[in-house]
Amino acid sequence: MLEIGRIRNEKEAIIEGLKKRNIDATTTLDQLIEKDASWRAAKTELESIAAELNKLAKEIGQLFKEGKASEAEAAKTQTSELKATENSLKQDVESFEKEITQLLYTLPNVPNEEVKAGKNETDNEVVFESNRTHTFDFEPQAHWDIAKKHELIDFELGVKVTGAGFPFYRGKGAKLQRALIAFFLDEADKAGYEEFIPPLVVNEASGYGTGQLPDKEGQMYHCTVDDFYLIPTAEVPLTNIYRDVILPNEEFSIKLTGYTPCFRREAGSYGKDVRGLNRLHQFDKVEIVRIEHPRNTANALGEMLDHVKGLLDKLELQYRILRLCGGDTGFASALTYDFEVYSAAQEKWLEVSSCSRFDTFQANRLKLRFKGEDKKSQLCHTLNGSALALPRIVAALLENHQTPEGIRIPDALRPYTGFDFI
RNA sequence: GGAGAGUUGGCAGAGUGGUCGAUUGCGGCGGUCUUGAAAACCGUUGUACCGAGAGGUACCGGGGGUUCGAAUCCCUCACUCUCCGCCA
Repeated sequence: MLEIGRIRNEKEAIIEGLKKRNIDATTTLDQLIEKDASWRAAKTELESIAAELNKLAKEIGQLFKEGKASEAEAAKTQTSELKATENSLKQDVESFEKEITQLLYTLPNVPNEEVKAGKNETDNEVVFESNRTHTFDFEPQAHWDIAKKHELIDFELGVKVTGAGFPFYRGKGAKLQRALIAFFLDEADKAGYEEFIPPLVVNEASGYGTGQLPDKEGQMYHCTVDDFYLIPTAEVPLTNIYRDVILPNEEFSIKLTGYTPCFRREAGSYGKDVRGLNRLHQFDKVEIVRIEHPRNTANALGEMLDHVKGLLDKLELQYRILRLCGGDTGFASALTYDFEVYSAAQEKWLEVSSCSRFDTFQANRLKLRFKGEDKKSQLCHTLNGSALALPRIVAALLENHQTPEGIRIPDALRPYTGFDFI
C-alpha cells in the first residue's frame, strides 16, 4: 500500500511511474488528495470538540466533588449538543478513512526507475544469460514422460486422492525432492539466512500484511471453519513475523529462509502450459526473505540474484535473468527479476524464481518500521525471492540432464540424493 | 469438547467510575561518583495521528454499549493459561 503522505508530496512522480504499468492514476490520486484534505479538516474539528467535551467532563466531576450538584446538572445539558456534533463528525472521519483505504488498495507499487514501460511478458528484458547450453544427439523427452517411465511422479494417483495439480512423488522422485530442499536450505544457510519452519496456515491479518488480502483472496485456499488461509508461499508467514514491529535502531539486515509447501488455487489456466509440473496447486519451495534499511535495498537485491545464480550454476542448468517490464511486475513489487531455465524438451523457458524488492509497499501494511537516528520511526524495506521453487527445477533437471543411460544427477546434488543416476 | 482463570507500557505487576497515559520494580538511556567497571544515588524512558506552533486527540486484547466522565460497569468476539476429556 502506498503511503498517503507520499501521494500528497509526489503526485506527479507517482503518476509518471505508474504509466509504466499502463495505469493512469491521475483521477485516483486527485480523489485521494481531496479526500485526505477533507479527512484532515474533519479530524481537526472532531478533536477540538473532543477536547472541549473532555474539559467539561472534568469540570462536572469537580462540581460534584464540591457538592454543587445543581450546577453540575446544568453543565451536563451543555454537553448534549456537543456530543451530537461529535457523533456526526466521527462518522464523517470514519467514512473518509474507509474511502481512502479503499482507493489506496487499488494502487499498485510505483516501479523502480530501472523498470521499463511495457505491456506484458513479451516486453521483459533479458539482462543475463548463463553460458551453458544443453544439446542432445537424440530426441529429448518431456519431464512428464520421463517421470512416468522412471515412476518418479504419479499425477493420476494425485487426481484420485485429491485432484488435479496435487501429484504424488515416489521412489527416487520423492528422494530428489527431499535432496533439493536440503540443498537449497544448506545454501541459504551458508549465505547467512536463518532457517524457519513456519506454520502452513495463516490468519486473516497475515493475509492483509503481505497483500494477498483483500484482492487476491481467490488465490488462497480458505479454511472457513477457522478462518485460516493455506499459504501460497513462505513469504506470508516469514514476512509477517515482522508485522507490527519497530526495530530499535538503524543497524539491521534481517535474512530469513524457509522451506514450505505452497498452495495455490490458481484458477483459469489450462492446456500445455499446465502440463506435468509446470503448474500445480501444491508445490514445494524454499523462500528467502530480507528486511533491510532503505539504503541497503539495492545491494540486497543484487546479493539475492547472485545467490540464485549460484544455485542454478551448481545444478548445471542453462538459465537467463529477466527484468520485468512495468506491465508484468507484480502488484506489490517495485522491481522484479525472474529466473528462467531452459527446457530442451518443451523448447521453452520455465520460470523458476522471482526476486523482488517491495520497498515500503509491504512494510506500510505490515507496520514494519525502524527507529532512525532522529528517534523517528521510518518504514523498512522488504524483499523476497524463491531459492528455489522445486517443480520446474525438477522438470528442468529431468529434461536437461537426460542421457541414454538415464538422468544424471549434478555433482552438487549427489551428496543429498545418494545416487548419481536415475 | 467440558469447567475455571486471565489479557494493562520492553518485561514483571498495581490499579473496580473523575486529578490515570496510567503506582511500583526490573530493563534501557543520560548523569554524579570511579583510573575503568560494578554498586549506590539523581534524572529520563510507549505508539500513532491532527496542528505552522502552542497544544490537542486516540490507544490498558478487538468491537460495541451505559455515563457528563470508563483501564475500571455491561454485551460480544478473539486469544492465553490451568484442570478434565480426546488424540499424534
